[in-house]
Amino acid sequence: MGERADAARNRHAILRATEELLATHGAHISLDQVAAHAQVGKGTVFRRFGSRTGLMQALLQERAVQLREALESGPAPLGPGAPPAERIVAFLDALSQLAAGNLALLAAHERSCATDRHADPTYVRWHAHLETLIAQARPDLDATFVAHALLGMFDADMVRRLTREGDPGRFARSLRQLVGELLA
Amino acid sequence: MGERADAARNRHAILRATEELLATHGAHISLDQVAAHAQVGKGTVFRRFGSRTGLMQALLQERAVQLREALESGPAPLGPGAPPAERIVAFLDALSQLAAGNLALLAAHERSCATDRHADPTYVRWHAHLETLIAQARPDLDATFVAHALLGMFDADMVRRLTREGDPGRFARSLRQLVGELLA
DNA sequence: AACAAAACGGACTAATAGTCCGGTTACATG
DNA sequence: CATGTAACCGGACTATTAGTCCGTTTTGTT
Repeated sequence: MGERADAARNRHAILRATEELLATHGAHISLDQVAAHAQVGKGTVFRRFGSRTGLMQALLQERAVQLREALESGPAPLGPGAPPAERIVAFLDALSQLAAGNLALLAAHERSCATDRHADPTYVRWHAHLETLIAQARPDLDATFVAHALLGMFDADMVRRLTREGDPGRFARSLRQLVGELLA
Repeated sequence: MGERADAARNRHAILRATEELLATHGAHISLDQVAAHAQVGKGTVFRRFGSRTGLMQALLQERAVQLREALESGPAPLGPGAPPAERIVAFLDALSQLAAGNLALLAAHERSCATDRHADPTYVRWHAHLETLIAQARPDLDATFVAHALLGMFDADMVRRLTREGDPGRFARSLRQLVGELLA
């Protein structure tokens, strides 16, 4: 037997409440607020998600499900089949879009995962994906390193700064240009 | 008149105490600990540095003074005179060295400046330096963006991960290789 | 219906950044 | 040297918030 009905209901309510609070109040929300807004006791939040970090990771994973499926079995160039260089560009474009649409979540996630964000399952998956493709496209580079460098750009502050005002496409464009230099 | 004698003495004691605690306890130190170890009241810490962030920024600035002077008026290629590409490499090498020798401080600094680390005076100076050189070496790139990307690699966790065990030179080497690709 | 396992809520604890103010000290001045 | 005052000092106090605990309630099975 999986999760009890009330448990599933509350898990959903908590994720929803977190989303709404992030949208209305930005990244600085407390778990008391989340619990109150979800009409749930604080203990329930921790029982379901373990910690603030767990909650944010769960929310990020939820938002990244579609991208994950697209990478694993979707159409090229995001999915398998295209040359590595094209897949890298497609992946980073998709990530740029995801990031731009989830700035508050991204910031909250960073705040929570401050300590070893490299352990976050979503980060790990993204990094592994990039690393593999980079190793294929440019076996002479330090793929692990370069993958970290590229993912490092998806810092919430960075994206916000380079995105806001006047030029929403700058971030994705500059990132693509940078990748172009690396793979040239 | 500048700072009163006792004020100066305490400022120094606090910086010293912070250094020592970072060295012995890692990045997770509280300001109560700092005050106690400096044999000073907590209020004094805040009066002198304004906040935890202020303290960490002051400490980082102190450690970065030599590098700063070298950049502004030292011998080439770190100082003025060499071609931009060489200066970039020299600067990043110096930064790698500084980072490797101050991992705990770097981590504590990141933790404190979580919100808008782009406002930190040391970060701003380093970014401006890089940005200028990149714009000279490769006017076709988005210098602001690339400068952020390069500085983003000096994340404490990242440096630690790529530095520890077996290959202390990997970080600097991989970074140099990456820069080589960008400026080629 | 009865029972056990799972879940619930919210009061409680712990850690810690930052504030406040009554008492103290350095130093400029005469 | 004596003195007035502005700057400084300590550490108790407040506020915030992540995470724990346990008596009570719900769920789902037999």
